Amino acid sequence: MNSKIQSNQDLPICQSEKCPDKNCVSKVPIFNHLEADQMSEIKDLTQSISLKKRDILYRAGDTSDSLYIVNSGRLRLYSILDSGKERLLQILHPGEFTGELALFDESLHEVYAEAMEDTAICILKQSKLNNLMLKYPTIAIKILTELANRLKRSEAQATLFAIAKVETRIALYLIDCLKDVDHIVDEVTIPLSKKDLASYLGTTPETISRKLLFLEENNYIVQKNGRRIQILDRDGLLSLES
Amino acid sequence: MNSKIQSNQDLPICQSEKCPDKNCVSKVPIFNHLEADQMSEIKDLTQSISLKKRDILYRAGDTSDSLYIVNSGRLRLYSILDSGKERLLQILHPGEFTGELALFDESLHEVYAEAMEDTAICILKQSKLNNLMLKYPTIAIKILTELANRLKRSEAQATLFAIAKVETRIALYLIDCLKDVDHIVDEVTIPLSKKDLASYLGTTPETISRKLLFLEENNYIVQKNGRRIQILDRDGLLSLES
DNA sequence: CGCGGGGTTGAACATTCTCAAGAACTGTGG
DNA sequence: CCACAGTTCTTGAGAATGTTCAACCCCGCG
Repeated sequence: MNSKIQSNQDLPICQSEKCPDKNCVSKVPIFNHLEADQMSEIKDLTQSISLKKRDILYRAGDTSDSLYIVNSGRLRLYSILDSGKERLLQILHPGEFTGELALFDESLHEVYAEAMEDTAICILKQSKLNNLMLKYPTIAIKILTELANRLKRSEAQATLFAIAKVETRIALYLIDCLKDVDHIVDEVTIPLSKKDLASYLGTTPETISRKLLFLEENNYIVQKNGRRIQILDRDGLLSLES
Repeated sequence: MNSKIQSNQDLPICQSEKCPDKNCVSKVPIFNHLEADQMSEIKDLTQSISLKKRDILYRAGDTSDSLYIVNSGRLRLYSILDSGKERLLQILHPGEFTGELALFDESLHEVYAEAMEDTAICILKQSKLNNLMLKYPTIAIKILTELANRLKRSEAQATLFAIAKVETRIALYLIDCLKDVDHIVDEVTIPLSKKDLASYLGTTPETISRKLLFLEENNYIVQKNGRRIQILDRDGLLSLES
């Protein structure tokens, strides 16, 4: 289960002076409001790393001095408790970033970041980012916005875990997935394995199975093959008691 | 229980043009690195509000355009689920601030802020803060640091709720309290009622009682009167299974 | 003195986890 | 294209954990 902790080889770094994909930076919401010349200034500050599937970008306890931007592929963020239990925190897609915590805080990662597939990462060193923020304060404000969003999500999630039962967590998760999709569509495709979903929602795969069955039997949803789920009664899902 | 939702009177605002306590702003970590003249510039931008015990500063769903800094008193932040269950998120003490989420995000509060006793608040309008951050980017970076810290805490807490049992949550909470105190001391005073503590830890007062008893019977702690708890076996608490 | 809130304790109940077994699926190499 | 190995997923049954509700205690306060 926690074989990931064991693997202890150093980062398989494949570093070049500049980010090979010149468009990487411009895809990132933090920067995409900038002028073209500012953008290319930033591009010149980035480096890159290539990760193979299962490679670990950083571990809890690692020191950090960089912001990591996903260029292509997917990055899985998770934490591990002393007990050995693991919890999935987030999956980063192209354009999303991580490392912000260690950047502004005590420079120690508290989570693990692992490539789910072959993944390209753009790196921006803390010192360079700091200079950027001092020079272009709008960047800092953009990052603030993003952090504020994540904080909101995280607090809502903590509250959900603290109070709501698994049924409700799943229901709200499904509705959250719906939001991403077009509002007219009533079908979502869960982007995670049940195992990962369980880890994300703080429960077990067995319980996920059972609760989805429960939701189906009560005509809230229909399970289709390929992780697709049709939402029959959105309002019903929202108002599950407790 | 949720009488707070019912009370619907408007904010009992007692507003003056400037913050009456000139030292209010300087106590806040976000600003305390600034020069004296910058500080007084900020002081001139703030307004103030006085809250009586049980007054509500803002509710979930309220629009927001201000940063609120606690000057004196205590402010209780909590959220309420559709089911009516309430969860204590944080208690703000003098010098701490809230409103940052609504500031940078979609300007809608998602939590409730209620005065636990007579409380004085300094207010900084979003537009003014924005100008400040553009003028003095270090302020934005300070706020970033603070948000990054809160995000870390929140994620750790969400993980705890997702995976750990109540025993463990209480144990870690106690140890967290210890950190605030001098390291040589082994006694903490819980700053919350058991009811609030239960709400904070996502459980019930009954369970808190029972678990504290369990911890005492197993010689991890000793309960004294007045919410004081002596920690006998810090390492033991840290390594409670599951 | 009586009232009310917080805190404790007990017992029944609900929810979820664990463990185990089997089914369904995936990818790999022949 | 098939067989096999390794997963993931489902289902069942028992056990663990925590909640609920009700009774009671204690204490401060009008």
